[in-house]
This record gives sequence, C-alpha cells and structure tokens, in this order.
Amino acid sequence: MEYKFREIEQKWQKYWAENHTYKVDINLNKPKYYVLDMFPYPSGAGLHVGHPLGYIASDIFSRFKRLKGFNVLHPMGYDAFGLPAEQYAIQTGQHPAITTDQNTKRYREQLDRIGFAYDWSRELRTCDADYYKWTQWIFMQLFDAWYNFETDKAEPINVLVAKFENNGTNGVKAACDEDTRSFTAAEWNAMSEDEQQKELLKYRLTYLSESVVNWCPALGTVLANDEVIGGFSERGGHPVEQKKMSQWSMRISAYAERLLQGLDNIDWPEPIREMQRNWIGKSVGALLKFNLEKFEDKIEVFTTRLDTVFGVTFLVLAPEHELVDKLTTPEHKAEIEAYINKTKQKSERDRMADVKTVSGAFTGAFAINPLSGEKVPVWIADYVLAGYGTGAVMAVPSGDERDYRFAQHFNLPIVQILDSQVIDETADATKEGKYVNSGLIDGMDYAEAMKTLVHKIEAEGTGKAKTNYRMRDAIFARQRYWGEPVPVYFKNGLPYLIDESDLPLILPEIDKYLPTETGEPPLARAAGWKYKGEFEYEHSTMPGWAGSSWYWYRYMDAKNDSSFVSKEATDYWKDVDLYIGGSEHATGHLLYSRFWNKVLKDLGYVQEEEPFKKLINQGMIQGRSNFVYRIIGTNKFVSYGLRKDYDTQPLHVDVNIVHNDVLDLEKFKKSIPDYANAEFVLEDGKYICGHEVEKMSKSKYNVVSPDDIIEQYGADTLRMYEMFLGPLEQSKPWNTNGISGVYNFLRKFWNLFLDEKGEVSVTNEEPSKAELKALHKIIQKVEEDVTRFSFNTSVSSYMICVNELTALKCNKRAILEPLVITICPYAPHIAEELWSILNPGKGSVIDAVYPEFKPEHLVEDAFDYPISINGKVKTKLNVSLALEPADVEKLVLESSDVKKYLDGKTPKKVIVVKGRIVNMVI
RNA sequence: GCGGAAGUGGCGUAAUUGGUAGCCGCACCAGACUUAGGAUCUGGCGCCGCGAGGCGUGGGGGUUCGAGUCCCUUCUUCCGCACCA
Repeated sequence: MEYKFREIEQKWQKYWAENHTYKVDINLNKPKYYVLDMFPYPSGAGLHVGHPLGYIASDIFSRFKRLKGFNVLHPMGYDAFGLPAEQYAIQTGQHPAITTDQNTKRYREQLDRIGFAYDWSRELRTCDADYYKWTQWIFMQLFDAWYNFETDKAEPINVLVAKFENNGTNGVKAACDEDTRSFTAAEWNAMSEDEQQKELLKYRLTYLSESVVNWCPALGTVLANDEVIGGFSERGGHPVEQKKMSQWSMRISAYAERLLQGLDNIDWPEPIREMQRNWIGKSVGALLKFNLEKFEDKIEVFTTRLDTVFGVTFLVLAPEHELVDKLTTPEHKAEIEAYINKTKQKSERDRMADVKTVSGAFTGAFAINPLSGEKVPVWIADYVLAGYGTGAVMAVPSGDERDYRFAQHFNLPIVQILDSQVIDETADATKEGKYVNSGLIDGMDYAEAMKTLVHKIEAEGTGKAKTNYRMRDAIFARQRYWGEPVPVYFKNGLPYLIDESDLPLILPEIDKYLPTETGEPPLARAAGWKYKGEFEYEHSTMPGWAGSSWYWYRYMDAKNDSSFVSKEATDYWKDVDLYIGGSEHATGHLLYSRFWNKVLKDLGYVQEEEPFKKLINQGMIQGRSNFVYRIIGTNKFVSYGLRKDYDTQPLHVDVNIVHNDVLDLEKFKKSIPDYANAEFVLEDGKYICGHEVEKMSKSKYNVVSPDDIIEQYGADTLRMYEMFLGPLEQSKPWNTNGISGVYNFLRKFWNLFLDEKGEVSVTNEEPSKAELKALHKIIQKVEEDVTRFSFNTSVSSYMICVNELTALKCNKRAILEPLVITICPYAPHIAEELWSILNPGKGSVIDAVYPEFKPEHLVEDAFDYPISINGKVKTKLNVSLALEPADVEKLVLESSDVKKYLDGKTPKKVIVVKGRIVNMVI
C-alpha cells in the first residue's frame, strides 16, 4: 500500500468538517488554552507560501496542547475592511463587499487544504454588520468615557458630569485637550446644552478636535502616525503632508504610562517591547517658564536637563509656535517671515533628510532666565518640533549637540557648566563632576543639583516637574468608504451618539467610491442617509485598526447578538495565551489592542489588563528569484556560469519551472510566446539559472503557492517543510529545493507500517530496548521543542527516529502507536490515517493522550568517553557509567591506547566529568 | 547617530548548563538496480594534506583543564527609530 497523500488528506479534511472535530466549547473541567493567529487581510493575490508559516506553528502548538489535555481555543477570521479592496473598487466599479467576499472564500479554501485545527464555527469578518455592530458599540463606550488620573482608569462620562455639577473643574484630574479651561460649578450649570457638550468633548476618550494630521492627497485620506513611514504612506508609498483638520481621535495618550508599565508583565519579544517603549517615548523632566523682556507672555519650555539651566544662552521656538508673530520686532519681521515660509515649503521628508544643515532666525526678542536672571535672545528654528513638549526649548550649547552647532553657526555663546565637561569641539552631555558658572548649584553634583532646582522652581512658581510622552493621540477616522461607519450624528455642529438600539449603523450604498466634488468623503454621496431622516451622520469611516483591536474577544463568543462577548465566555477564556504574528504590527495593532483592552477592562467588560500574554513573531519568508541571461538583442540565453563571456541582460524567470537552479527548457519555451524559439548556451548540458533573495511578489516571478506544493507533495509535507526551514522567528528565503527530504521522510514513516510485500503489517510483539529508546527520545524531544517553540528541531528528530526504527525493522504496535500520536501536531493527515489503521473506528487521533515520557528507557550503562589531551580529543574509551571519576581516571591512565598519546609522561592534571569527557593536561 | 537581532561546510541548519563542532536534510560524488527518472537503494561528503597530521564556528585579544557558547574589542549584514529638548 502506497502513501497516497491526496486521498488521505481529502478524506480526513472531510471527516474533520463533518464531525466538527475542532469545535470547542466552554468546559469547566479542563484548563483553557487560547492560541491566536493574527488574522489576515484577504487580498486578491491569495496566500503564498510565506503566509501560513505562523499559522502552521500555532496549529502545531494548539494540537499539542490538546493532546496534553487542554481545552484549546484556536479560531480564525478575516480583517476584511481595508484600502486595497476600495482602490480596486475605484478602478473597476466592483463593490468592495463582492471582491472581499470572493477573496475570503479563496483564503478559506487555501487554509482548509493545509489542514488546520481551527474551530470554524467561530469564523468572523470585520466587515460583517453583526461584527462591526460591536466595533461601533465599543466606539460608543469610548465616547461615553473619560480618564480619571485620580483612580487611574477610565470612567463613565456621567461621573465627570456629576463632578462638574458639584465642584466644576476644581479637583478634577482628567486626561483632556490642551486648551481646556477651568470653571466653577455655577459656571457649568449656567452653560447651555451645546456649551456643555463642547466642553465634554475635550474629555471623552474618543473625541472630535481640530488637529494637525497626516493628509495623503493621493489616497484622499488622513493616516495615523504608524501608517506614515518617512513622509510617505505605508500603503502605496504616496507623499503625505501636514494639514489642520477637524478629526476623530482616540485618547490613547491617557494610557501612556499603563501601556509602558504593562510591557514589563508580558512575555513578548524584547525588540517589540523596545519599539513600543520608543513609540510611547517617556521622558522625565521639568517645565520652566521664561519671562519676556517686553511682554506679559511667558515662554514655557520642557527640559530633561533642568540642571543645565545656567548654561542656557538662547531660547528656540518652533516656527509654528503661537508667540512667534507677537514677539518678532519690526526690524526682524521680514527675516522671520521668510524663514517660516521656507519651512512651510519643505516637506516632512526634506526636513528629516536635512538634519545636518543649521538654520534659524532671530526674533529680536529677549527672555529672562528665571534662575540666573540673565537676558537671552529668542530664536526660531525648524529643529524644534511644534508637536513635542511645548514647542520651545532652552538651548544649552555646552550640553546638546544641536544647540552647540546652532550656537557655533550663529555666533552665540557657549558656557561650560560642569568642571569635567570638555566642549572644545563638540557638546558634552555629561552629568559627571561638579557644577561651575551655575549660581546656587555651583559645586554640587547632578543628583543634589536636580533636587535643589526642582524645589526652587516649584516654590517660586516658575516651573514644575513634568513627565512628557512622545506618543500622540491616535487619529481615528479615514475619508474612505470601505470601513465601519462612525455611529455619530451632528446637531448644531456637535457630535452625538446614535441610539444603541439603532446599531448596527449599516454602511450605505453609494454611486462611486470617490470623494465628492467638494472634497467630502465618499459617504457624503449616500443619498438621503440621515439620522432619523434629519441629522447628518459622520462621513468618515473608522481606520483599519478598529476591527482588529478587539477581535480576540469576539472569537470567545462569536454568535452572541446581545453583547460583544458574554461574561461567561471572558470568565473562562480570559485572554490569549499565545499570539503568533508578524512584527510589522509592533506599534500599530499591538498597541491599539492593548489600549482598547485596558478601556474595556476599566469599564468592567473584561477582566485582564493585558490581552496577549505571550507573543511570538514569525520571520518573514522572502522570495528566491531565478534569472536567465539573454544576450542583448537576441533570443539566445546563456547559462549562469558562462554569462560573463557575453553581453547579457538578466531576466526574472518563473521559479516554478526551475529545479535546483536548473531551467526546464521545454516549459520555458512554452511560458511565453517570445521564448518559443529561444536558443540556449548550456554548461554540462544544462541551463543553470542565477538566483537572488528578494521580496516574494508576482512581478519577480518568485511566488510559490501552497496549492502547488500541496498538489505535488501534500499538506503534511508542506507543514513539516515550512517548520524544517529553520527557527520560526528567523526570516529566510523560500527555497523549494529541500522539500523532497521531508517528503521522503513521510514515505519512510508510512513504510514502517508495511511489510516486504507492501501490505499493512503491525505486530503485538514486545518492543526491544533499542526500539523503546528511539520512541522515548522522540516523546521527550517533541515535548521540549514544542514548549520552547523550536519546531525545526523536532522535524529532524522525527527523521532520526524513523531512520532508527527502519534500521531496526520495527513494526510493533507498542512503538508505532505512540509515535503516531507524537507526530499528529506536525502531520495530522497521515497521523489520522495510520491511527485509523491501528484503531479502526476509534475516532480521531487528536482525542488521544500524548504518550508519557519514561526516562528509564534512555538510561545507558556504559559511555564512550572522549579522551582529550590539552583540550584536543585524541581517542575514545568505553567505560561503565557506574564508575566514579577517580575510577575512570585510573582506567584511562592504564589503557594502552591512552599511553600511546601520553608518550611516557605523567599528566599534570586529569579532569573527569562523569558521563561527559576526560581531559588531561601534560 | 541611537536601539535591537544575527554572523557555523557549496546551501538551509544542529549543538540542554562552558564538555566529542557540523546532527537532520538539500546539493554534489561513487556504486547498485533499472520499465533511463526531477525514481529507489548503498556508501562518501568542513578545509588543507598521498599520509601521519594540521587547521577550523566573521577578525583580534582574554578567562578556563576545556569556548560556537562567557568577557573585551573590532568588522559585516538585516530590522526598527531617527532633530523628542
């Protein structure tokens, strides 16, 4: 009987579907385990061989956990709202819902063929109304909440309203907009409804405000900071500019500290945590107010080095700073205006590329250093960012490189402030030594100086200690069609939530997927789309990350239509134990999800502070492109090794007609009409192709589809080969070359169950010691490997085990049956088939129990000690493991073989490590 | 510039705690079989050398009886951040 993988795989995939083998329910008698994959965006190109890498790993892990007795939740769905479907809709007029539906079906077929243990009864799509109903509902909870720094959590907005009614803003410590004013209870109560709403909007966790946004004209939408890379859009690479607009935002900044602290309590890769720390960008420092010589206004600066305040020789404002216009003296007006105009014309990218060039302009105004009383000039320069801190800095050229260059360029003084500071050629940011030229802190060290200064500025009211975060609130709106409608309508220009009973707010049909002629978002085209037939809805839709910021909860209770997830479900499933996905979501999805999770927890809907306990990033699978070399101007192709002898041009060739870098000439000729009459210059009768590692993409003809691999070798081979390729976290190019090794292994494994005539033949004989050793080695190895996510090493261990059992001609049930169970996570189809041969009618192997490892089967009584002299292995000596080091040493020194190497000398020292090694020093 | 990860045969990789470097595959070489194949089986395969032997985990140095593994230093590649006061 042959290994017929096509029949076997189809048979079991059908069986699993019909018997709901992977359906799970809450089971209080079993410990839960939640394994989650980052759900895919269903693109039109379908899955390539790189996409399932993480899914295979998580599938192995969840199958293993199930064999170990856990109740495993392992779901899959689709992040189905997004730009590509809409861009396609603009080009073709095809409704994004239709293409998304087609793509989703194709993804599902491809996933099914790989044999995943997903509970498909929990499948979800973020674009389904019964899913986005709850995304909208969560949006409403955020709108109806504010952040109370006193209790350090989000609370219902009513609590805040009650505070305003009783005490006004007095004593309220809330996360709010920067321009928020104070008022008394009487003032609040005297406000009109509209005025109150306007005020509350400054506190809500999702709010509408006038802010500077990343506007992408080509995409016709704003983008979040994490969607802009170096001044260009992440999707499509279009230029992005800064623009002031009224926008929905999420007050994630309120959670900056908790998001930062939480990173210490989760088992995530260090690089991801570090990226989130950078993104949050906490810096501890102080705010300090400088009086102005001729104005009542003060310039407030943020500094992390208050101790350097006596080294301040000028102030610098961002060109956008609100005081610039007012401060500028008439004689400097022209210069300042010219500089501001120049800055405006520079794109974000130019500004970044131009780090080295020093530029700036003097306003003509002077400020007074609140500690030294010194008069310092006020400049503007584009190296100061309007959006960070206060948009103004105190410049300390002796301690800061940018200030140093600026001072040198414009001939401003540079004052040494620490005795150990060396500032002849460059700034020195040291904190070592004692202060000099520094008034009241002269002679102090850093710690003492900081304490003294903070105390002084707070006592005098000129400043205060302050912690600053780089992270800005997240823009939460896109001027696009294919996203969740925002459940908000406008009355008197103010936003109000629609009634909860009106959810879901269905995405309306429109005639064209383009902005209106007046530049309104596409939803403005929806004719007659008004709340209660009267009020305008919000015309933006939610960003791509809305639906993915809570989806792991929906899987827990996917069909619930009275709540986004039931309490019963969160009580049991709680959080995600293992999350596998790409590192490209480090500062987007993974940060937003943590944020929403904390809000939902604060409001009492879920119980865990962090949603994803353990995170693993699978590496990217790159493409391995192949090239042919055409002699320029001809239809003649030269083999790789000979290409230097001709004037050639490399051309991508489809990797699917190349095997081990040898081109299939017939298939090549048939590939496109131009090549039908191609001629070749061969080496050793073959055409050898060149190769290069590139991104896997259609245009490079290096895309390998899992469908093709499965067709040729089967899903079990694909699964094992993807793991065999190397450590999960590592990025690596896909190369189909090695796959036959894995395929041969599975056939060899299959053959263990057959006799010489090819008939199934398994005996009930007692296993030998060697057979038991082979089995228990693999039982132990797989358990260890899976636990530390080292899937590649298990595959080679299976190969070793099968090689050993083949050599032993083992066909004993007592060995093969447990072996089938251990391999089921990796190669579930063949495992099912063999299991059913061993145990006809006894159901699925996934319901078996992982075999128990018995260490006694691995115990040896003798060991081949490597005998080394001065650390170099010279020979080996077989010695009983029962002997203690002193006895081993005696035997070694007596051995005639060893004496040969000692050359009559007595070793100065002999080291015996029991069961490991013997080393002699001579 | 700052932060992170990684450098081992022709290739992908392995090496639990400092203890025989190169497991397992691919490719390659030799042989067997043969219904000539992108099939199967057997054996070989780090480098230099006929050999004894020597060298060998990016380079240099150190600790140790012993280093791919620990420490210092340096180079290279990839990833992330980048005027953040």
